[in-house]
Amino acid sequence: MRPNKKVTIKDVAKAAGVSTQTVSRVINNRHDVSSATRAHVQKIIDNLEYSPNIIARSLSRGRTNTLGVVGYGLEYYGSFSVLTGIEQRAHELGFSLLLSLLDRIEPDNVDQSINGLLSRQVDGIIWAVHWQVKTFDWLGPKFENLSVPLVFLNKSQRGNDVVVAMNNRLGGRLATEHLLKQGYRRIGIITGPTEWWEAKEREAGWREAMEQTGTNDMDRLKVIGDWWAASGDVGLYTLYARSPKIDAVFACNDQMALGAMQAARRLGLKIPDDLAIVGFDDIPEAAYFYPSLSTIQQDVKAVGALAVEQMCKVIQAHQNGERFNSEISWITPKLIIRQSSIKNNQ
Amino acid sequence: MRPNKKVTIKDVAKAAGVSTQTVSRVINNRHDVSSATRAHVQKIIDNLEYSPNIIARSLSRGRTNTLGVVGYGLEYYGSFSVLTGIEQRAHELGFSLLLSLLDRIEPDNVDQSINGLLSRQVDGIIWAVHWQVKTFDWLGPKFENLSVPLVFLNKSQRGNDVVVAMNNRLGGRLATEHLLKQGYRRIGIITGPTEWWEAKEREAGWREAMEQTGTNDMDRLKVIGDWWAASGDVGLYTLYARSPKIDAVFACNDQMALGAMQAARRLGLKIPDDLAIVGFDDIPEAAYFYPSLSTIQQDVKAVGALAVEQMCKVIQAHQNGERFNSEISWITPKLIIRQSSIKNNQ
DNA sequence: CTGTTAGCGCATTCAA
DNA sequence: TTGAATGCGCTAACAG
Repeated sequence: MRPNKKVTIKDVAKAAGVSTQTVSRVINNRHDVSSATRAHVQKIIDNLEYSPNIIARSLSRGRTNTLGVVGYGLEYYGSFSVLTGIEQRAHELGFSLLLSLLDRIEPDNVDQSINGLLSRQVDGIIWAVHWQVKTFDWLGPKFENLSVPLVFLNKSQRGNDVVVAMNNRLGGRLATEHLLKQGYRRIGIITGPTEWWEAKEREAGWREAMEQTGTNDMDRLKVIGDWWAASGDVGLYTLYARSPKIDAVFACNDQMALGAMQAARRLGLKIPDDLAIVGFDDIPEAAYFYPSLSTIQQDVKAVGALAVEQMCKVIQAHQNGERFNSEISWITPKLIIRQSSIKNNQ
Repeated sequence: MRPNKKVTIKDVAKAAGVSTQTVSRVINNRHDVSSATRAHVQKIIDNLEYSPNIIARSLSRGRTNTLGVVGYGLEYYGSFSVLTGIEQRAHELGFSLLLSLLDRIEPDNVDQSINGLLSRQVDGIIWAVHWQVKTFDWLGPKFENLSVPLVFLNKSQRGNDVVVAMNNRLGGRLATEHLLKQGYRRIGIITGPTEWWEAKEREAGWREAMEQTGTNDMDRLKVIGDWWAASGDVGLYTLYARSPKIDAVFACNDQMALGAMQAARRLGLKIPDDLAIVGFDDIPEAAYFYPSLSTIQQDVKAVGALAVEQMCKVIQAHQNGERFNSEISWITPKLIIRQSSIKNNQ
C-alpha cells in the first residue's frame, strides 16, 4: 500500500494524541522532542503510511528544494550525460529537478521557460543550453535581476556569472599537439557551427597549437561543419580540394570525424598513413570505427555534478544575503589515442 | 526586470482596489469578470510584473499540473528522445516535468523515486524505465494501489496497465523479412540482454520470420549481446565459429551491428556480399558506417508524446472517478535499407 | 459581476 | 518538551 494522499499531518496528530507541531518536529528530525513521543509518533506515521506534502511545506517554508534545468539539444552527444550528472548530484543533495527543454532558442521560448520555472518557485536555475554567441544580445539581459541564482554550463564567464565548463580549448590543443607530435604537419580542422561556444573554443585550441609551429594562413585549413557526419564528409572534400597536401584533420566531434573518414576512403586516402584523424567527445562507437578513432574524452557528467554543487553554494550565499564571488570552474578533457592517428610509416 | 517573488495576489488586489478573488479570476481567465475591471486589473498585473505562485495554487487546487518521469539508462539510444517527446507534449498540454533518474533498478531506489514524486504531489507518473523481465516480481506490486495514474513505456500490457510501446516485434520481423527477401537464408541474430523487453520482442520478430522459412534449430543462430559494440564484435565471432554458413546477421541495435561489421572485416567477410547486416535504431551515424547500415528506424519521440497524451486521458478519468480502460498503444517502426544488406552478386 | 469567508498542509512564531 | 495561534499565496463556496 502506498501512502494515501489523504493522510495529513492532522490525521497523524489526532491518531497520536499530540499536536500537529509535534508531528512536524518528528518528521523534520528536530531534537526538541522527547524520544518517547518521537518513537510513538513515528510509529503512527509508519502505520498510517504518512508522507509529508512537499508542496505545502514549500509554501510554508518559502523554499522548494527544487532546481530548474533548462536544456537544449539533448540529441547532441553529452547533453544527456550532463543531465544525468545534474540529476544524480541534485538527488544526493536533496533537490528535485524541474526539466524544461527548449526546442528553439528564441526570446519567447526562453521567457516561457524561465517564467514557468520561476512561478513554480524553483530555488535556482541551471542553464544547460549550448551557448550560442549570436544570441547573447537578447539573451544576456534576460538573466539580469533574476530572483533566483543561475548557474551556466559551457560558456565564457562574463560579469558575475557562475559558470562550469569543460575545457574545450585545452581539448582542441591536446588533439592538435598529439598530431604534431606524431609528425603530421598540415593539420586541417572541421569545426562546429561558428556561433557555438564549444566550436570556437576547440578551434582556438587548434589555432594555439598550430601557431607554435609557425603556420600561417590557417584559414585555408579550416572548414565549418554542423556537428553531423554529413558535414564532416563534405568538409574533408573541401579541405582536400583546397589543400591537397593536408595530412591530418582535427574534426571537432566524432560524428564529423566519421564523415571525414568516409570521404577519405572515397578519395583513396589511407588512414592514418595518408591522413590522420582525431575527433572529439569519445562517443561509445568511436572505438569501433574503422580504423578506431583517436579522440578527446570529456567527463560531461562531472560538469553536471559540479554545476549542482556550485548552485548549492550560490543558493546558500543568496539566502544569507551574501555575495558569491564567482570563478569559472573547469573540467579537464583527456586525449584518447587509437589507430586513426598513429603514424605507421615514417 | 523579472517578476519579484514578493509580489502576491494581495499586492495586486490592493493596488487595483479590488478583492484578491477578482484578481484570481483575471489570472485564471474566467469569464465572470467585467471587461472593464479585467483590463484594469491586468494593467496592474503588468505594471507590478506579478506572476502567480504555482506552489500556492497547487496546494489550494489539490493539483499540481506536474508529471513525474522516472527514467533509466539515458545513455542508451532513444532514451533521451523519449524524454524530449514527453517534455514537448507535456509543455503543450500545460504540464511541468519532475525528473527522477534511476542509476540502478533496485527496490530502494524505486521506492525513493516514487515516494519522492508522490510527496511532491505529481498528478501522474510516466515509467520510462527500460523494462526488465526479471525485476517484475518485486517491481509489479509497487505499482499497485498507487494514488496517481501510471503510464508505462515499452513493455507488455498486464492487467489494467496503460502502456505505450514501440512495436519492437514488428521491427524484428521487418529486418528479418527484408534479409530473406534479399535472398539471405541463414540469418543469425545478436540480441540484447535477455531480460530486456525490447530484446525479447526483437528476437521474437526474427523468430516469427524465420519460422516461416521452415528453419529449425534457431538457437544455434542466436547469440546474446549487451547492446554495446564490443558484444557485437564478439557475437559475430561466436556465431561464425558455430555456423560458418551464416550469411546474414540481424543485430538488435546499431552499436552491436557496428561491432559485428568490425569482426566481419577481420574475418575477411565482405559486407554485404559474404555477410549482410541489419541493425536497429537508426542512430545518426548508421548512414555513415562502412558500408552504410540498413536498420530499423523508430520514432521514439512519438512514444513519449503519446505517453503524455494517454496520461492526460487517464488523469481526466481518474479525477472524474471513471475507469480508464486501457489498451496498449503501438508506435510502428520502419525499415531503412542501406548498403549493408543489399545483395550485389546473386 | 464582485467581495467575504474559509481552508489547502505545513512550519514558524510564541506561550505554557 | 509541548501546544495554540498565525500565515505562506492562492482558490472554492458562498453571498450579495
